[in-house]
This record gives sequence, C-alpha cells and structure tokens, in this order.
Amino acid sequence: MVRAPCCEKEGLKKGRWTDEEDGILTRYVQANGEGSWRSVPKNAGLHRCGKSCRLRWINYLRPDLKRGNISPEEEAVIIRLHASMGNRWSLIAGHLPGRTDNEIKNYWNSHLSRKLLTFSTPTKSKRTEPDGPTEVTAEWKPRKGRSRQRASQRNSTALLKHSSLLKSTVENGELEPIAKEKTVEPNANEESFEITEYINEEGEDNTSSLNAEESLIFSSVHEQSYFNDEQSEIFSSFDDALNIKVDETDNDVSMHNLIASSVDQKNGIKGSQEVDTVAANWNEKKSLSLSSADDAWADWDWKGLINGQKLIDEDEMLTMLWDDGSNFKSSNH
DNA sequence: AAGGAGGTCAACCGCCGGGAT
DNA sequence: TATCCCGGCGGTTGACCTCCT
Repeated sequence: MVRAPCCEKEGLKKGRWTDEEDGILTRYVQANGEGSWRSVPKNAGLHRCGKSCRLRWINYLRPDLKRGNISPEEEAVIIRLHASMGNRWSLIAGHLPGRTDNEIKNYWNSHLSRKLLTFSTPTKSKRTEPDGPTEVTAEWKPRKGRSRQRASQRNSTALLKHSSLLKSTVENGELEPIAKEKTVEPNANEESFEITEYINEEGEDNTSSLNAEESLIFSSVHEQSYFNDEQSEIFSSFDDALNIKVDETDNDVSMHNLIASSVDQKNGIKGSQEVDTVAANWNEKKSLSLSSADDAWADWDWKGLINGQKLIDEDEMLTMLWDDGSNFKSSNH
C-alpha cells in the first residue's frame, strides 16, 4: 500500500525560512501548542509542509534552545555517549539540555569525527620539529580554503575516549603512568609542556599543532585536569566495562592490548609512527566493534564493579556529567 | 580582487514505530 | 487484526560562508 504523503507537495515552499514565516509559526505554536503538525500550515497560513514546520520549531524556534558554541563539557558528553550509543543523536541530545539532535549530529560530522580521523591518519599528522619549521609530508598538503582554526576554536576534548583508554590501562597496572598532573614529559629528553599552552581560558585550543603522540599525551593530561578523580575513575570504569563487552563480541579486539603493545613501560611512548599505526589500527577495529558495543548498550545490565563495588547505573553516571563535583556523593551500592 | 576549494549547518527525504481507529 | 496517521529519527543535500591562492 502506498503511504499518503504527509502533505500536498504542490505549491509548498521549500528552502530557508524567512523571518516572517518564523514569526507566523512561533505565534501559532505559542497560541495553540505543539502537535498536530499536519494541520499547522493550513491553520497558520504557511505554505510549508507540516513536517517542515515541526522541524523548524524543534530545531530553531523553540524558546528553550541553547544558543552558541558547544561547550567543552557538552563535547565531552557527546564523545562519551557516542562511543557507547553510536549515532543515536536524539538519545544523546536528550542528555544535553537545549541542544537538538540535528545540532549534535552536525557537530559530530563537521568537528569531532574529523578530529578522530585526523588522529588515526598518520599521513595527515602535522609534525612540529622542536627548533625547525613545520614539516609537511609528501602525502599531506595544507588544505585550501577555510582553515580548521575556526572550527578548532571550539574547545577540543575530542580524544577523551582515547585518553581514558590509555588512563585505564595505566590504572590496571599494565603501564607506568606517562603523564601526571598538568605538566607532562613526553620524553625525558624533551621539554615538558602544559595544558595552558594549548587551551586558554576562553576555551580556544591550539592542539592542531600537536602530532599524534603529543595529542595522546595531551588528551590524557587534559582529562585528568578536567574531571575530578571520582569522575575520572567512573569514566575509566565505564570504558573498561564497555571494552569487556567489545572483547566478548570480538576476540581479536583488545583495545588495551593494542595501546599497551605500543608503549614501552620504561620509556613511555615510542616513536610517533608506531603510535600512529596503533591509533589507526585501533580506529579500524573500533569501527568494526562499536556496532557490537552499541548493541551491548541496549542490554547493558551494569554488573561491572569498581573496586569491588557495583558500577553506578546509567542515570547516575549521566547525572555526574553535569555535576561540578560539589554535589556528587559517592554511591554505595 | 576574484575564483575556487572546502567547511558549516539548516533543511529535506525516506523510513520506521507506536497509537488510534 | 489490519490499516492509517502522525511524530520522530538518521542520513543526505545544497546554499551559504570563509579563507587561501
């Protein structure tokens, strides 16, 4: 049976909404409430499809929408939820008050996914020599047009997933910690660097100058300084639990082992090329395994343990994401 | 200054599931 | 139970914007 169109296509306006149309729709919804979108165009006098009216209201005109750039906190939430939920934008948006699924989806596609891809693509890693000019590899050419700087002005914590994996690996005793507090030493022979050099108070970052090796370290340090100990511990445990699920569904995948195998316990991270290779492998495996992890999320029973205690439940963890640390009390399950 | 390349994001499209009848 | 309607979702598109050459 052929489904009837949501509205008559002929005579309907498409494309960008005008201020006048916005005003009409806003006044109508405020007077009549949301819903019955099919009848909205007719009743409001708009030459638009009902679905278009709904979308315009939901994504743009709603008074409770939050304007402005995605904050670092929101970005962290997006990354973490996407790692466990996949492209379930509406679910993710449900945990970000004032943000729409469309907005998050666009942000992911235009900002975060590329950052993660950059991290995993060795040939695109921009290498900065300590005392020399930027080296551009044969495979990598500076992109033309709009630079990435503007996009990067939105604070980057894009590699939290990677960093927390590394961190939990360290905590499991598989590695010696390679970064502590805010000052880290990627290599004993190199100068240490601080987060404040890369992210200022306005949240603008300069991490694009970091190569993959430095990014890995930076992200680890950034997370440690950004979240309090309790939050970090739970995040790490969350990652661990997720990884267990992944391992169960794909015996060939062990993210911890992948990363651990690239790191010399005594000397810290080896050459950036090796780390790049591992990162690329990790992403390749991740793309295959996340679908399994995504399914696991739906059936997740939260039976994992933290130091012998029951892992917090989902709502509690998500509540924590919005807690500044002052109100959260350790749960005793 | 102009053209072109590439990024952003609002909007569209098609499909699906749930509720109503 | 079958059918229909509607809202919601995720993927995709394309107009517009920015910036480099």
